[in-house]
Order: sequence, then C-alpha cells, then structure tokens
Amino acid sequence: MKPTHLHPPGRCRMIDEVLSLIGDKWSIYVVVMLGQGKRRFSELKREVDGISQKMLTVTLRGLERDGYVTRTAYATIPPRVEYELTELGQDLLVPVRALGDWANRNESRVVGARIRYDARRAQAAE
Amino acid sequence: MKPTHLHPPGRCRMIDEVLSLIGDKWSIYVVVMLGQGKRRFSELKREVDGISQKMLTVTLRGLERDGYVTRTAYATIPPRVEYELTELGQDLLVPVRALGDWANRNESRVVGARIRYDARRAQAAE
DNA sequence: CTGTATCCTACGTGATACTG
DNA sequence: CAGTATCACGTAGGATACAG
Repeated sequence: MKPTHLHPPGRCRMIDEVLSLIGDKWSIYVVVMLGQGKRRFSELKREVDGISQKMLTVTLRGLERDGYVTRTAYATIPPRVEYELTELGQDLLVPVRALGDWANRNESRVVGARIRYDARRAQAAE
Repeated sequence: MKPTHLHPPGRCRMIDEVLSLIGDKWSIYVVVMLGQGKRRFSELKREVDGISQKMLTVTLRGLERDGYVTRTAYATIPPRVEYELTELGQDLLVPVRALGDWANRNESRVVGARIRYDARRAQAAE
C-alpha cells in the first residue's frame, strides 16, 4: 500500500498508523457504536447504517485482531455473540470522539466552502 | 460524542464528511505537510512520499473545495502555485494530530494484539 | 443467529502521454 | 512548473447462497 522508506521517521509514520488503524470504511462507526456498550452481531448490523453482513464480519475481525474489541460467543441455540470494546478500544474512542466532535462543530464551514467553490466553478464555466 | 445510535432516517452526516477525508489515501498526508507551512505543488509532490502527480492534484482540489486549503497561482514563467492551510485547515489539524499522537503512543499495543491474534489462529489451524 | 464462500462490479489509483 | 487526459488494473465492498 505504501512505499514509505525515504522519510523522516516521526511524522509520516504516525500518519501511516492512523490510516491503517481506522482508514477503512466501517471501523470507526463500529467502534463508536460499541463505545455505548456491548452489542450483539445483529444489533450492530441494525445500528450501523448501511453495512452489509460481510463487511460487518470483516470489520469486526479486523478490530478484534488489532485488540480493539473482544468477541464472546455463547454456545446457545440460536447462537449468540457479543462484541465489546477492550480498554484499548475505549482509549481509541477519545481521539476519535474529538474528531467526531470537530466534524460536528465545523460541518457548516465545510458545506459552505463547498457551495462557494462549486458556485465559482459553475460561473467560470459559462 | 452523543447518541449517534439514533441516526434517524438520515445518517450522521457530519462525521461522514471528515471520515471520508481520513478515508482516502492522501488527504491527511497533505494536510499535515501543509501544517508546516505553505508549499508549492512540486514541493508537496516531493514531500508526500509516493504520491502521483494525478493524485496530488485530485487531493488538493478536494481539500480546496472543502475549504481546508487555499490555492494561489502566480502568472509567472514558469508558473508557480502555492497551497496553504486555511484557518479551517489549521483547526482540523488539532484533532488529526491528537489522533496521530494516540496512534504513536499505542502502536505497540496494536502490534502486540495483532501478533497474539495471529498466533492463536495459527495454532487453531493445526 | 452468526457467520463463510463466491461471484461480480465500481471505484480509487498508478502509469503514461500531452498541454499551456 | 503545474497541471489535464486516457487507459489499465486491483481490490474494496455489495449481492447472494449456503452452513453450523
């Protein structure tokens, strides 16, 4: 994915980590959901808007592998699996929420900028 | 954050915006680079390791449209274009850096979790 | 209910060539 | 120097079917 070798180790390395940790489409949503408490597979499927069964599975496996969530399966019938944030997952929630809050507070600024940009381009196209 | 879990009909738009920013491959790199001061196109090309000319252009257009960077072209020969973070861009840098710092501090925990996970799976496969 | 296993398409990205 | 225009490709991710 990345040909990083000719770079001063500090900064770019950290960004690499960020992207590899949360760069995919669904992880953040799932983590935020689990931030409100443990969830069953089907609950997540319902709550994470638009996610497919496949991607929920893939995402959860990734989060589990990276130590953000635990998976607990109960051998009942029907089966029942619960996912829960680990301490690492809870920690991650802090900067993630900061980012989310920022996004909330600044949404209008981005939307505004976008409208102005598009307006300028539309005019330039005439 | 707050009850994102009741994203009614629509979904949580605000976070989508910023998420898509982080979601793509290059935007964060460029923003962080510009966090160190204004840059010319060719400078960014050199500094953002591995980015192609096309993707740098695409990325910069996106950032410009969203109001994170300004583009200033000087009609000299040869042409010269400078990109710089707007105030919005600078603001974004704060939570982004927080996330980056978190990633740095917790990298070993993730790597460890990953190794343990893989080890368990390798064993289970025997 | 909680997954796997395929298949298939759309999109992001890189390589290359060309322009002002 | 700072782009734009094509093409070619891999893969993330959706749809679907099936299994434990």
